[in-house]
Amino acid sequence: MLPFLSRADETMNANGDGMAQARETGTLGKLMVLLDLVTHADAPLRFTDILSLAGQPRGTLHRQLSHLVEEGLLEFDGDGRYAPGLRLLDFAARSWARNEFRLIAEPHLVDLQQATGETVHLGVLRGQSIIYLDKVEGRQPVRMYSQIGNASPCYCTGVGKAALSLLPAESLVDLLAGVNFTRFTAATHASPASLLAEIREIADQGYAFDREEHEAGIRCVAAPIWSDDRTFLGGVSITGPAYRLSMELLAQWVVPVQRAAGRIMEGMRIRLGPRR
Amino acid sequence: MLPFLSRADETMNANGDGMAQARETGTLGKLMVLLDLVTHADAPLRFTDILSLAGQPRGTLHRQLSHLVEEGLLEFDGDGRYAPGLRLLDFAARSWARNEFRLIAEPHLVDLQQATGETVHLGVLRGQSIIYLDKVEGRQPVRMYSQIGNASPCYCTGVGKAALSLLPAESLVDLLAGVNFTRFTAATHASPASLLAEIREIADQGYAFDREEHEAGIRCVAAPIWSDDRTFLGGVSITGPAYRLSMELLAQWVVPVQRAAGRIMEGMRIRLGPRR
DNA sequence: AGGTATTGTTCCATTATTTGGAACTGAATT
DNA sequence: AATTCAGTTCCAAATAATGGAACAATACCT
Repeated sequence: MLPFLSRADETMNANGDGMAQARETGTLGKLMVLLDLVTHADAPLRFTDILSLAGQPRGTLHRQLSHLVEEGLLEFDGDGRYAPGLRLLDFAARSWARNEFRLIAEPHLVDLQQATGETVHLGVLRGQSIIYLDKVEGRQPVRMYSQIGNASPCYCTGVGKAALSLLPAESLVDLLAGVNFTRFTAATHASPASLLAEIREIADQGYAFDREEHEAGIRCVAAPIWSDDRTFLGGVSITGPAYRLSMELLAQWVVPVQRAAGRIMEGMRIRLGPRR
Repeated sequence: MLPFLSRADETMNANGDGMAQARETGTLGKLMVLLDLVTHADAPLRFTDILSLAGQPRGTLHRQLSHLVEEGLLEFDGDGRYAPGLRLLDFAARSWARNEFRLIAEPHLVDLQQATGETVHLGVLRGQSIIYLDKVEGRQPVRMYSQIGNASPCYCTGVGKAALSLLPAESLVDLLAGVNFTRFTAATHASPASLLAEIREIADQGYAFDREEHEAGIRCVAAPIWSDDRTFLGGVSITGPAYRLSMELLAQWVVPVQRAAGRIMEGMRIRLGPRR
């Protein structure tokens, strides 16, 4: 069913990554670490906060931050606090608007939403996270940024586990080695071992459930999506509240979700040409 | 009415900018130019395309692109084409979700939307562009990224002209010197001169119209917003189709828009403390 | 107030990274 | 098989980043 699982894969990027590992991108890498620090903080940071977090000499840090501010990647308010810069929004808006995968997938997401009445997500695996590329919601107007673009853990989301099921065994182990398993709910996998067992099952079946593993009261079904050149691995999912989505109902949606995933992959092949 | 117009302003960032001007941010600046190039392109670019656009030696460009790809700011597909990276989405999602200004403004935007039934925008001036920070739409679920985060010209949007009316005369002239006036419609200002005249008027009145200057058939009313420390200048607007929004109707909405702007500014002062 | 600790900024010789020309590989085209 | 074009690698020279220390400004305490 998922032939890629067995085949050794040379296009997968080589480094196991580990995330905290020193990057090999020189100046840029150092600056990105800072940008990460500031964007991941709960509130704007003062110079000293960053100083202690980044462990850089004062002079160095000061210049680095100045450069980031000058480029609009950070903003520096009158109180001497650093916040993420608005230029990032412009970059992201363009990145999103033109994303081929998303454009191809969109109609199929809408179909799936209408067939089920529940919220549909599209996500891809990047590093150890799932980045949500799109979301089609049923009822109320959507505050989209709150979800789209957000990076979620791969080990406790439907899309995440579906994506992981596409990885060759070795890459999977490497990737999980770098993950630290935060326990969001009682159902969250707490170790690679139990996760690996489920992933194998998912690989056989071709679909994944999230049984309230990320957020209590929220369930989903997801089906994997991959590109021929394996540039990305990801998935589509249907998500909703547990009181409305019984496991039986979710089981009925396996086929529609898989069909949507299949159509999206077909769309990619047509759009991108056969040779990839 | 808008006292800031007359007062000399030392907090305004000093360089007239001019945009094409060589940046002073060393390595980062050069990389950002590349990132701009790729994200602003209509389609993914091949190495050679970028080579001709960037005017860098091949070896140099190749390494720079590799670094950007390694950091997830660009993606490199199997066909050797460079596209904006998805990591930008994650940065932006965080940047947006935590943005204080937006959080403070949001309820007032919703109020305004409900009072008028039309689409409400919140935008800030960054460089020569208006970046839309939020949008509250009436009817259909919103494809938000298509608007939020987008950078629009300041000289032909309601929010843009409202923001410009807050600038001291000198800064305004400097800023406009770097703008090239694209004529989007018959009503678009074609030169700084005619724009300046309108801006003066807007500064006196405290509100701005967009009379189908950016997009044919689309009108808006906007009111200016500023922070005490002038870290940002921006505005709120009500936008809609010309057939529904007569100039008379827009005139009736001047007061509600101004009131919303006033409440947002008040919210900022309370939240941020009096001393800024 | 006066003194002290804390925070933020600037400077510059040393160190590390980036640069860019040229040489190399591989694929597509004639 | 020969030729062009696209992409990648290499390394001495040029450039930018580093980090310690001195300086400035502000908050904190007594």
